[in-house]
Amino acid sequence: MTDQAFEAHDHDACISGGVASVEQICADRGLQFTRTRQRVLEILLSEHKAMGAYEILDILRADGLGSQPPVAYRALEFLTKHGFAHRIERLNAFIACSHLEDPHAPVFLICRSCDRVVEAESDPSKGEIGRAAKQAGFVIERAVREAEGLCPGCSKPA
Amino acid sequence: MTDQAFEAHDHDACISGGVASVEQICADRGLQFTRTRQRVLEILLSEHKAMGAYEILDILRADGLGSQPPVAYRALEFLTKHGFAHRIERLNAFIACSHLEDPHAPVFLICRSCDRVVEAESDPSKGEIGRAAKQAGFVIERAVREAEGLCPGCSKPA
DNA sequence: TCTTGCTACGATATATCGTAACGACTATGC
DNA sequence: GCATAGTCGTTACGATATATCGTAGCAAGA
Ligand SMILES: [Zn+2]
Ligand SMILES: [Zn+2]
Ligand SMILES: [Zn+2]
Ligand SMILES: [Zn+2]
Repeated sequence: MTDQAFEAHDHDACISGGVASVEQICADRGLQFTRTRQRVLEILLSEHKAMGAYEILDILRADGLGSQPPVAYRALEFLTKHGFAHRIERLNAFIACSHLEDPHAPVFLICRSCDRVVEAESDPSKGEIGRAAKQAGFVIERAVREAEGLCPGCSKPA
Repeated sequence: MTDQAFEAHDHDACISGGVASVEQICADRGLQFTRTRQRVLEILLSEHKAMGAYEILDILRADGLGSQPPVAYRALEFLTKHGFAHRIERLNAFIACSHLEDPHAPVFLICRSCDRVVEAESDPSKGEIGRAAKQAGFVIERAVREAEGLCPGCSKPA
């Protein structure tokens, strides 16, 4: 059930599966999965790391898909708006979603050593944020939950 | 036990008490609570809202305490490093700490309507982030927990 | 056909947020 | 006093994000 980005896995399947799933979802919902949007998703899927908008833009530029900031930001807005990618506030950067199945409230684990990011999932209304909100009479619309630290591989001494 | 920023309270006491407490802590620890650092803390305490570095800088400039970005960022670094203020990642902005007593892991409730921010407190190793981390073998060093939504006042229809 | 509404795209400019680097001054401990 | 570390002021720059204006394509309906 938990995401495997910290462990060895068939990453080509992450990429091809991710693109195919989003393509299918867009078709179902009548969303336009344009060339630029698809390319940005591929870029985000290329590693389990968060990427900055300008880093993405550099690749788009090399691909001849646009060279100005709005090109990247529009594609990222589309992807995040529809849940195909997430923004990592701590890093001012973006990552492909790894729980495409259904609406979800992600929790991110960010390794400060190898920069890999894992997306876990859990209901924010439970847990400590939900408790604090309830006590204050606060209505949560969006929750940012990002932990920074060391992944299993990077915390091993050797 | 919970912070009162969403409710009516004696806010002058927040300011004077906050400054006095930090002054005392700095004296105890041999930290230099300089004029600029004190002024930035006062600015952060002036409202229960997060403030951007440049917004703070504008005030410092008007006070004749410096006019260039590093002036504000250095004071903010000092305040956040020693736990007298916190950075709100979601807003790229800063807020005064309201739990000066001891080391703590804050949770922030951010009202998108009135911009007020409340700092609550709870152990991140418990709750859903801790659970996700444990399952992945991830060692948490720092956790960002920020909820965005509506405060009690702003969610009331009238 | 013509118009209207909508979505996406291109391009320029600007706003906002954050640091590197350097030299001068100042508090502190010896 | 002197050495040292900490602080400060400034210049310049880098990184991130949005505003604004204009255009192209497509589909629905008059
Ligand atoms: Zn993978
Ligand atoms: Zn790692
Ligand atoms: Zn107050
Ligand atoms: Zn409010």
